[in-house]
Amino acid sequence: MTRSADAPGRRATILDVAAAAGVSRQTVTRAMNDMPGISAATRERVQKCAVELGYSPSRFAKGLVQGARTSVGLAIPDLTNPYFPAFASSVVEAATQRGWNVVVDDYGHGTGSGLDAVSRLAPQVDALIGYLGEHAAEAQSLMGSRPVVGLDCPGGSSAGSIGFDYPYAAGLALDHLASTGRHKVAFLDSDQGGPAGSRGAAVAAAAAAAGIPLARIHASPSATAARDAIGGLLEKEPGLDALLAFNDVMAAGVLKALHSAGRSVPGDCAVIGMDGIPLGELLTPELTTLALDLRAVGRAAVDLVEALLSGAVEPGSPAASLTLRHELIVRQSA
Amino acid sequence: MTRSADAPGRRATILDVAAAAGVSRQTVTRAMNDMPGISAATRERVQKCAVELGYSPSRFAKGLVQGARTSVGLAIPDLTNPYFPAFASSVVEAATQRGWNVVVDDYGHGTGSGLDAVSRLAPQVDALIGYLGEHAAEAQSLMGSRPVVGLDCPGGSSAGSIGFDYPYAAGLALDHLASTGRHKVAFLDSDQGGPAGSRGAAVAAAAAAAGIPLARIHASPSATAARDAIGGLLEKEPGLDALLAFNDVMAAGVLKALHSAGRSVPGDCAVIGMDGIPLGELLTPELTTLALDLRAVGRAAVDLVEALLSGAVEPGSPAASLTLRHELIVRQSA
DNA sequence: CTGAAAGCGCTAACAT
DNA sequence: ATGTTAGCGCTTTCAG
Repeated sequence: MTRSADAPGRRATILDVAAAAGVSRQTVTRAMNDMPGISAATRERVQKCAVELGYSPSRFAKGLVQGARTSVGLAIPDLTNPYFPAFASSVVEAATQRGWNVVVDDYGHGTGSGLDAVSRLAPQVDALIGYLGEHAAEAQSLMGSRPVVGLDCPGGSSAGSIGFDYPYAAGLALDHLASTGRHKVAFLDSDQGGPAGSRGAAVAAAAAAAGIPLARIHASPSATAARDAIGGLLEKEPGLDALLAFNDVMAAGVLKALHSAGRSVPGDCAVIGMDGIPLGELLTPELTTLALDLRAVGRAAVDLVEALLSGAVEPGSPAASLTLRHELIVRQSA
Repeated sequence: MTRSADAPGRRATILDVAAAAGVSRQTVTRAMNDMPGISAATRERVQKCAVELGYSPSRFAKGLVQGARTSVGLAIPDLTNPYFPAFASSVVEAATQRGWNVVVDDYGHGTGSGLDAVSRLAPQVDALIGYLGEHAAEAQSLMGSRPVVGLDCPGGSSAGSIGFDYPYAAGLALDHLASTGRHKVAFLDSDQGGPAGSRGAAVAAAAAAAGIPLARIHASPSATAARDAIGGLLEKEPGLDALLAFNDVMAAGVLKALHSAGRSVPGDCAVIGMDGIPLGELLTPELTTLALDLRAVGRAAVDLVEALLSGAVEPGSPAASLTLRHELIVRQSA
């Protein structure tokens, strides 16, 4: 029986090529992988047949027999907020250095939650890194015993987790504000994402500790939403002289709102962002921000995955739970 | 400690679980995949064994026997330039809608060229989308008969390609500049990437057609490099009243340079960027730019891959070569 | 230099 | 409800 190329939809296999070239399949393997022990003539003939049949080796069969590079999934809420690509970039870099590859899923598009991303990713990867929000535990169960490293997730319900020391960051910001004589500050929180309110709670606590009154408002985590939200706030809180934003993108919106309201920054009102993405330097005035060392975050996540994969770190153990700190980068806006 | 010490390094297979649970491997399959035809008791016992052994099914074996979602590689020079994540995001979105997944490789980190990315990606994917520069042909040969869609690559040397109509874009910009009375414009080109000079050549031609003298300078494609480059230019070319940048990120640097040189925008000097990334709206003044519909670009690339994969479009045929156009979005800077 | 066997780990089809 | 038999497409022995 001849398996011909006319079989609709069927992909050519190594046997098809072998038959077409009149050789055995091992010879095809040798030709395709530039292995020794084959005459130049045969090699060329086989390669030609392969091209004609549109043959390309199945990565599954190959992976099955050879073992393959480990691949890690990266679940991200929104590639459109510059923070996440910056983070993704550092994960990809660290993973590439190890010869791993990274499968990215951006679950922000549809109505999907991080869980959808995880279920798409799960069959494809050996480990998972992601901003999973409340769903870290479910994500871990979807992945079985393969390690999940959750970022900024409430409980340490995944094999590994990386958190941020918000009380510390908030302290940094409020101290700076207090020492520059600000009297009334507002925190513009995101109405979604993140461990519900941990940033806001930390800021509130720090404000209380510094004896500074704090107004809190919410908006979607985008520059335009932030801008719109601030518009209203400025009327209600005339005495406001400092604004802290949930992230740098929202801070950019705040800057715009202040500008169009005719308030000078930092003269009338100081603005501090959070994340430390490159965007901040391009704004006018340049954004003072609570910066994360993004490369360090990505590296930490990948290191943790590696340790978990190798068994060097026990899933759920204290060593699998890292806490990173922000640093206050003072530029022009505060 | 539940980690299997008995088989150092070897991953648990379905047979290990079967043996541990005292069942056949088929029963393990049923338990793991929540298939019918198994008693709740056995299922639970098997699942427990699986967890204890740290078993997780090999995605290769599974893929081999079941066929698997197609996966496309995405080769990108620099996730750090906001243009690329924006593009990546739209590719990921379009791919996810089809049930495909996307493996991202950012080859900008090390010294690597796009070719390194392709060779890492090649064994992992069924198709490739990427900014491949001059290397589209080599990339295609690395991928064999699996389709490669190159963006902004010189020759149509890959199965599919998506190009941009730079003469049209340049015309848009120069017309706008001419009609707003600009007399002397400069083009800040990137000293790398892109089909060598095609943007620059198009701008030069359009300037000539509009009868406007054009100065051309080069810098690395980053905001800071752009800023530094402009510093010198302003002294040499005092009469300059308009600046076109290779991309929006560089335009952001231009804005900063002009600001610190004390030149008002657009009063003293108009600035036009290129790409149309969201960043432009956050700058002060808001950036006028030659914008691409990023979602359309990603969608087009994925559509083309699909057509190529299904055979609906012949590799290298005219239908496999798309040309997209920019649109001039006039904001404040010009 | 080339070919014939023997699996890799899993699931679909049939048994039982 | 469970077990048995065949492969999926490829590379690794090992023979010729």
